[in-house]
Amino acid sequence: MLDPKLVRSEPERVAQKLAKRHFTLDINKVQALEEQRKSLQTRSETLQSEQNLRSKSIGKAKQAGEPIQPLLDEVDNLKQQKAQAEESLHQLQEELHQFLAGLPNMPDDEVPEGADENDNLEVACWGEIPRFSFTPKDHVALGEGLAGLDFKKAAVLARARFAVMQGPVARLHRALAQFMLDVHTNEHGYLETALPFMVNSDSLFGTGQLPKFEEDLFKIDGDRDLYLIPTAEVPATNLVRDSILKDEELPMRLVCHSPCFRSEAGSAGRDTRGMIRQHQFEKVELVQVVRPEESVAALEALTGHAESILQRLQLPYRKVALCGGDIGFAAAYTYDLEVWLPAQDCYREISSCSNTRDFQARRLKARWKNPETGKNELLHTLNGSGLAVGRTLVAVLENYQQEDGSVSVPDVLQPYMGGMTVIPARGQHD
RNA sequence: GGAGAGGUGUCCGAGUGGCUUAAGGAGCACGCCUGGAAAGCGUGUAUACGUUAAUAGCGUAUCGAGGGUUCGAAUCCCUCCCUCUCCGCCA
Repeated sequence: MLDPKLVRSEPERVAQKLAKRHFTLDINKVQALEEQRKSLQTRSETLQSEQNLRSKSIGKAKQAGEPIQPLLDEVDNLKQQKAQAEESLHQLQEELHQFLAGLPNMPDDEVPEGADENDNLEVACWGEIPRFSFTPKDHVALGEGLAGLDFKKAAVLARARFAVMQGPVARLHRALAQFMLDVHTNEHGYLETALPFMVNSDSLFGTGQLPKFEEDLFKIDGDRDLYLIPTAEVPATNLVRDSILKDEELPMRLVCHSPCFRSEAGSAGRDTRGMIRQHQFEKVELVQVVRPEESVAALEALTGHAESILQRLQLPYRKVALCGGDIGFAAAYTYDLEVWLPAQDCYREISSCSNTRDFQARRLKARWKNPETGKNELLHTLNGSGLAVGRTLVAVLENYQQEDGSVSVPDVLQPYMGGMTVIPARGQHD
């Protein structure tokens, strides 16, 4: 959420910032709502104050044995007026809250201008794009050849956009997650954290999925107010909801391996083949909670941590800064990491690393006691994939494939595969 | 799922309708005292919102959450959440 005071006092400036992401702030609406809010709030608080004074004098009059009926009549009159004012006020506050809750974060000044993903700015490129002496297969064909990926069975068990993994491919998938967790905990200073895979609507509001993006989520049936998590960012970031952290608890760095569930409501027809876009996938998520002045540097570090996984796996990738039109709802600045997929002959997103500044923290009421000011101040939160495990599996299969349909195991994963160096194709025997 | 006990400020803890403006204590901060410290004494010590030039005043709200009764609710009523104990079930 944006700072209501800023939206109120400098709507033009906010509108200008939001224009970068092609969001139009209705300035007239802001001002109209604010004007009404102010007068209704003042009126209703004044009436309340009057009533409180009367009620106190009733207590005193009673003890002094004086008549209280005149006071009772006055209060009765005040209460009626107050009830009206309060009802209008509550309605208006609700409207104002909905309006503010629907405003996206302001992009940083450094965010590139642009309308969509085509305008994203490439800031780095790493690794050699592999040249194959044969036509590379895609991961679906490879997975079938390895007897390790079955999308038809998954559709029978559930529906489209699910996968069944078996044998060495399933183990490779597990190895990837283990490897990522080990690197982030042992070398990058993250605390391994296991979290609920279902969360309530307060949590989803805190990170910004609600109220605007409910159709992207799987909701648990019944009146329990639970949703399957779309990313571990939600439970992880909500660990600091409604809390005031001590200076020495910062910065907080968490790494969380979890399944992620997305309804992909708006993506019918996109990436229907294979496991690029699934209803369920696993991800190793990095979350940082930091002092405000640290967040810009923290995003560079966090993105570097994600990049380090790609580098150790020797997977070619590029790093892009998302443009204003492509940046997510809660983000002030985002780097996407895109891995090279030979069969698609292009780079595909495998990680998205964002600094949300105080946007989530304000929704979460996540604060720290700033020792310099002695005040409770909003924190900054960041998150990034380190990495999406399913897509990393796809990238390994496609980039490490050999002409006979087997797939060699990246060096760093071999210890996690019991020393296996090659996953043989179906029917092959060493 | 059943029965019972609870949830008060940074912490402990009092408080069953109005001198509660949440007692008292601990902790913390500052001051006095001291050669220095401790003890002692004194003062202060929540958050959010509004108003405001203001981190000054003033107002409103907050005793797990939300409703209700009442002129007035930490206190009475209802619903829900959470914690603890016992029982049942289960991995």
